[in-house]
Amino acid sequence: MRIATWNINGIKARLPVVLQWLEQQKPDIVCLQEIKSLDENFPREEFESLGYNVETHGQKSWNGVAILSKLPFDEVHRGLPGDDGDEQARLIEGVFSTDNGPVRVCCIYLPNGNPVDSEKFPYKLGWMERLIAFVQTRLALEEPFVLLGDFNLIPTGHDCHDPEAWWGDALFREESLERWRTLSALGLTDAVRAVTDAPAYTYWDFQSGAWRRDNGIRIDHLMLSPQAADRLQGVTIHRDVRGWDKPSDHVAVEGQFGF
DNA sequence: ATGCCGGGTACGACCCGA
Repeated sequence: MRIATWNINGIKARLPVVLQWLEQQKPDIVCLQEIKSLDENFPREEFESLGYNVETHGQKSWNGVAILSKLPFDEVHRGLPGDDGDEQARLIEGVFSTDNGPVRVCCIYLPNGNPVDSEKFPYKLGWMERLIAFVQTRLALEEPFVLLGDFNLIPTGHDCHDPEAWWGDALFREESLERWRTLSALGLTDAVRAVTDAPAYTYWDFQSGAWRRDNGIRIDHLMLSPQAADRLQGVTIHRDVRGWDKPSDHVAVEGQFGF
């Protein structure tokens, strides 16, 4: 089974590119972030016609997440628990049945957190703490669990072209990294780093020729429970799509699994 | 550091992203 994550930066603007990629790659499950669409405005029929079941957790103008799956959804959960006042749509989870048992897939759009002297940074840190508590409940199920999406987090200096330029940013500073390490230490495996030590950028800014200069960062991640990590067969970063017409600033990251 | 690009809303700028 092939499971991918992709921050598409707006479904309305990105629909042709997403459809072209799906027709070319035919992944089994795709987690989308930044759909920037209300549920009722999401073009679900376009994906259903390609054989995908569609579940969204949308929001007007910003954020919004979705899961496309060739397998039917056994369960769907929307929103990150722990703050009833949080109205930002940043998490959707599906459970699927395979020949090898259930697989739980959780799609997240972790807050950016910049600027760090605004309320956005404590919101990011609080969101990460709620995510840690949520993941603990999922790991207790002891089943294949894939937590994937745009984490807005650069794990190490090796995960960006210019670490000096990024240090201190909400994506690459101690408070964020401390929570990332806590999350990892719960027992999650970083799928990309399980298969390669090479730079593996997933985002290039639209500005300043970042793509042309390969001035990228690795912030889109697949984090695996032990039961999912045991089944990991490979990872593909779909870099070439960044060079297509009207691309997102992120590219898809895909894991191949033996379930 | 800021806002060079690009998408959102909505139709004129301004908010947001990473």
